[in-house]
Amino acid sequence: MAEGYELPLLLFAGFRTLIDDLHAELARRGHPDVRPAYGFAMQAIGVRGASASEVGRRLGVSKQAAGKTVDRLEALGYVERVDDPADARRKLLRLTPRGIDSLAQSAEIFDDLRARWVTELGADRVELIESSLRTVVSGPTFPVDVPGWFS
Amino acid sequence: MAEGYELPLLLFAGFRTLIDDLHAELARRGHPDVRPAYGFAMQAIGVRGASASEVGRRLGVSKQAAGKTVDRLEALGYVERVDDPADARRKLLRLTPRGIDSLAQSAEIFDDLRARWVTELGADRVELIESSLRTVVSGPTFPVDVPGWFS
DNA sequence: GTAGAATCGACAACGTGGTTGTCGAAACAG
DNA sequence: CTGTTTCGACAACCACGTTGTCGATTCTAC
Repeated sequence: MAEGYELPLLLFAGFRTLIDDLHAELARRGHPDVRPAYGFAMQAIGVRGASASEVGRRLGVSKQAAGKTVDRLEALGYVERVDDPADARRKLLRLTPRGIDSLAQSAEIFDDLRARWVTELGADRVELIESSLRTVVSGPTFPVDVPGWFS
Repeated sequence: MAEGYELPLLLFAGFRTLIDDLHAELARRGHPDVRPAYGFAMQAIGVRGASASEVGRRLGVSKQAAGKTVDRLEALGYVERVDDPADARRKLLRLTPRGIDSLAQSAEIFDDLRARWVTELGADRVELIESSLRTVVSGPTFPVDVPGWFS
């Protein structure tokens, strides 16, 4: 009988291994200063762009927190703010080519990392982990709101 | 072919579900103000006690950060500081009965949560997840240093 | 035994990632 | 046209981490 406390630790260790490996590889490919939180924020902006308030809603944080993260993203050259012609209150956030590239690289690296797990564990096991977790996590709730979770 | 980016999200969702459920149940059992980080810190102190510097080392954070967390734990009545008779520089950290209770409750709840997964997925699937993750996470590195990871 | 090095905990300053509250400007709804 | 909502900016604050410094104590080596 396994100890119950191991399960969350193993899940976290798996998550963390993937994220750490992602950022190590991302750094190697020219994106050394992308932090985990930035990836989620850029994902929330998306290739079509969004406003800071929208980003906050998608990430499950306040618009102020989203704005601060966007400040850093902007300073790093991953995101640019442009005036929204249709609404003078809004600033439209758009990914720069560099931002789009980091997202594309991330997707590629995640595929590679999953392939590595398939090599180590077998495709059936990896698929079984995925389907099991899909079953057990409550509904269609995807953790887009990863940042800010440790309250 | 599954998308690679889903795997970390699913692992995190599983981890988060367990931790959220733990704290909801912990709150119901008289520990409403235990935060995820506190559980790790109390685990690092252990029933035998430790110094702040030791806690920092075990958690992979600076002694200053450990000291701050201990301040909050002390204010909440989970930990007490006593002078170490053998070393006048040190303050020995010891779990109060309340602290020990929260740890015992946590272990119990984690067992219950794992049992729930066994009901939903079957014992073989849960064990397969555990053994697979043990294989794929690098070596015996257990994520004791969960807090402070999002740098 | 005593001089020098290492360690302990406290304190201060700072960075990052959150929060709430307020505010003026712009948009929307009646 | 007026009131309400929304947008983004700003300020103050909290949680949790970081370095650096410092006095006090202990350990080590001569």
